[in-house]
Amino acid sequence: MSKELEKNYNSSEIEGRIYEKWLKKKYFHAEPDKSKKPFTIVMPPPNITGQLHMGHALDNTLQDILIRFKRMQGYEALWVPGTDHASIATEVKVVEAIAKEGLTKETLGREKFLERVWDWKREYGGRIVSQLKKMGSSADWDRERFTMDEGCSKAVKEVFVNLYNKGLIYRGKRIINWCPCCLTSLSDAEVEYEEQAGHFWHLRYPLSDGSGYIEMATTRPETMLGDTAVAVNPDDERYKDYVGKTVILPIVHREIPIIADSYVDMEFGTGVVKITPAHDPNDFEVGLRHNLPVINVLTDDAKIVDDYPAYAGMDRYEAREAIVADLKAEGALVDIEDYTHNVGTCYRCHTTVEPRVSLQWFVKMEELAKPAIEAVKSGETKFVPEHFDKTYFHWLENIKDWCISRQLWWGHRIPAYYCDECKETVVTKDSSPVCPKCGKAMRQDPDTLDTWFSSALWPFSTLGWPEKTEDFEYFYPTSTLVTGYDIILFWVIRMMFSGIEHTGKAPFNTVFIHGLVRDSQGRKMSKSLGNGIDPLEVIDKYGADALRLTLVTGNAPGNDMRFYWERVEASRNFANKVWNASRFIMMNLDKAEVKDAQPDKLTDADKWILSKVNTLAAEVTDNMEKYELGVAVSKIYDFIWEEFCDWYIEMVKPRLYNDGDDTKAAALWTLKTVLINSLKLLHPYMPFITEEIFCNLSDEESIMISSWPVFREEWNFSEEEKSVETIKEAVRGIRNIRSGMNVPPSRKAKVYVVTEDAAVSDIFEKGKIFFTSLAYASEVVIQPDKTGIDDDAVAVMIPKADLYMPFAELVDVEKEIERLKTEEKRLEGELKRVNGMLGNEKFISKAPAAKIQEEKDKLEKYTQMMEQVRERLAHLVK
RNA sequence: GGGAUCUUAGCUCAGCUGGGAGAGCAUCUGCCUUACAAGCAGAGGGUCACAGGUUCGAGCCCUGUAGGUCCCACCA
Repeated sequence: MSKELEKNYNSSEIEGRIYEKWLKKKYFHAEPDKSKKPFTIVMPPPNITGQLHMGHALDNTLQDILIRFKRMQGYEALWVPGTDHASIATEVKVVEAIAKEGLTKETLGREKFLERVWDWKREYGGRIVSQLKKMGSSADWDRERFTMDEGCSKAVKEVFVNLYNKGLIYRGKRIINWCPCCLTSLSDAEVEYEEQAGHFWHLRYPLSDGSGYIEMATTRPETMLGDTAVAVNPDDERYKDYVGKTVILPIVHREIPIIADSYVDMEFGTGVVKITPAHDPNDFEVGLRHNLPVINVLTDDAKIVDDYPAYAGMDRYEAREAIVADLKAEGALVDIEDYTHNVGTCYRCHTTVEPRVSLQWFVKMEELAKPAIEAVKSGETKFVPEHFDKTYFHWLENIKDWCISRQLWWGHRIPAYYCDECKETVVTKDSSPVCPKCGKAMRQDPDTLDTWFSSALWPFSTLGWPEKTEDFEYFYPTSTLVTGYDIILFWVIRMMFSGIEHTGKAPFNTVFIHGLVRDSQGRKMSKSLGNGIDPLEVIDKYGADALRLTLVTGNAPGNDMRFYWERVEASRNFANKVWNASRFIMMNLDKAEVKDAQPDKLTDADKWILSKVNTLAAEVTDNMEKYELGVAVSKIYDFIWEEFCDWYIEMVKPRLYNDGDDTKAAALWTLKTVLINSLKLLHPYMPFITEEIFCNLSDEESIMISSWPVFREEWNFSEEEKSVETIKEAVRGIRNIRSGMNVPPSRKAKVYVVTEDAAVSDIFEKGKIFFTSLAYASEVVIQPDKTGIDDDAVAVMIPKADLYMPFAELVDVEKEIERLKTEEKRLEGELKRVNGMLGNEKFISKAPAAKIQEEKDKLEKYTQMMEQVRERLAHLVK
């Protein structure tokens, strides 16, 4: 029974309907099943503030391909989706929103503000999820999680308390990165360095004893208000006598010491550094070594503090100008030099961060980093591509303590409580503890945790940890983590050490890293440049399948790729090709009953294509297991388009159109079988179109729960493969000649096949029909010699046979000779190469036997073809 | 300063463990052949950045050079 399909594939008509069906049938849902092996991926949770961009599209396509592949292979495939509360990003958004109503966080108060954020989350948090569904993502939405839901929050508390009790979390006054715009501390990872044009202000501080000056340079003159020393290198002969003396700090007129510290580089500048422990991380360290006072000169929004009335309330840049002017007036300014240097900025708002001493919570990293390094060294977890492990090691080996407290309201509130009476601190999962010393109610720390603190627990918090749930036992550790290289530092490292620390196992077996999607000029897609391509627009125009195919084709793991609309168009064209091939097959299904197909009626062509699709399945599976998704899909693409459509379908047509052909059922069975197998291989990449066709073609309910094609010994037909390849070579040869001579397709020609080889003769005998249908032959005559063949015929030489076509009036003997000479030259080159190899004793003694045999076969083939060409030439050149 | 990575056809990129250079797009030539013009058939186009080395054999492995990109560090 045949079904009609539209002439062109229309993605928008079917994608929504199919996705609904999948959801309704619960195909995405996974449950622990002891009879199957688990395959688990946790989705990198997009921010609730986010809109789908190409990065998400790529990331989710890769994950969906892996999940669909494994699901079809019979694994219990679980893909856990969810979203991240994104503390800073979200808080900033909501602060902006309430500002439009004339409100601030402070006027609203903590509780009311948080209500507004939750409202915001309810309204917009689901947006990204519905966009991910448009991509065809087969995530288990029943298990959708949020980093601030009850379970995740419980895990966060558990982890914080555990680490605290082990002494791996501490609170202390340290110098941290402060964003004066977001008004919070940041971790080192959250600081992005930018090159900025600035100046070097050369200053001189007078010695207290009036014996002269000491000169130095700074990029930040305003910090001099907080200078508490001047440092030189202890080995610096120039300043030997200065150490121990004091200088008078200009403007402030405070007396500060000259100290010696090896931190100072003698080669750089004057070899003198002003030390401001409160506003520079290196100076802070120097300060600790020399017991220097820490004098803070900036408020939390980077204005000068009230202690300096002349500048109080000025912001740091305004104060810089005023202070430089005053230094100049005092004669302390020697010179101003242009200077470009790297400045740390906030990764969210790109405001220049201010190093600042403050009381924060930290995770002690050294001990946690070691087993995380070991897990990758031992192979418990491996990176794809492998070289990313170097970056990973480098970061972990140089890691500093992680500042985890944020002066924000949106996030997991730190489970530390203080007693205002007796100053006792308690860290507990209990939400309203009383002071163990004086029994008073305690005050919770107002700060929240770094967003990444909860994301670090994602692979296990989403599976029910800290409870020993069935899910956790079955699905953890997860199989593969798919993420961009830009996030290894933030996320992968932290999941690794957290997973190992809290569950005893590394959270994933493989970390599959991909690159960035850039614009057509290779620039990063960004909001500020306005060069971003909206994946939803691509889906609307070309379909999700086309987008997905584009994102995985022609790209090696870990490499960036450029986005071109032309490539999406090419993908869409492929979808259309698949669609039309399927349409053709369905249109012909009424010509015979597929179920009547007899194995003995399979022709060489049928066996050839079966054998091809069989090898394809094996290769594709292998590539996919090695995460070579781009290689795998291009093999599928080439097979479907070239072998199946351009060759096999064309070869099969005469049988379908011939009423008397008794191999028709076999042909239809082959068409259907090969198509179904191809669709299955293609399904992970192009889920919608493959499902739509599959359901029209098969009695099965859905391709996504059908079984993955495996290699079958009974479809391994190497002899038939060779036969068909011979036919193809002959057909190509004829087409080539005709095209070169501008013979119109309407002009058919008789084809003589001259061969002395019985097997070759047999191949052509069986393949006669293909010359009529594929090579414009009017008639095919097979004979052992050239009897009756016109001298003016054109010749094509293929191994073990010559093909002749009489084109008396078209043949230009000169051109024909030229063509044959070109062929002779080519063969000479080939023979030279082969003879060179075979004549090389070292090659014979060292190369593998199979390779040697291969070259010997070639030698025989080319020698024999050369004979044919020379004979023909001798005949023409009379 | 340290590290990673890239350099292959006009453009964008593949090329798995070393064994005769590939795709898509673009270009040129024929075709509306009853699945598809979003198509079919053919063609042109590459010292695989450069220089050495290992090997019977190198786009692939090693060393160095040049250029690009990215990450880390941050000498004030």
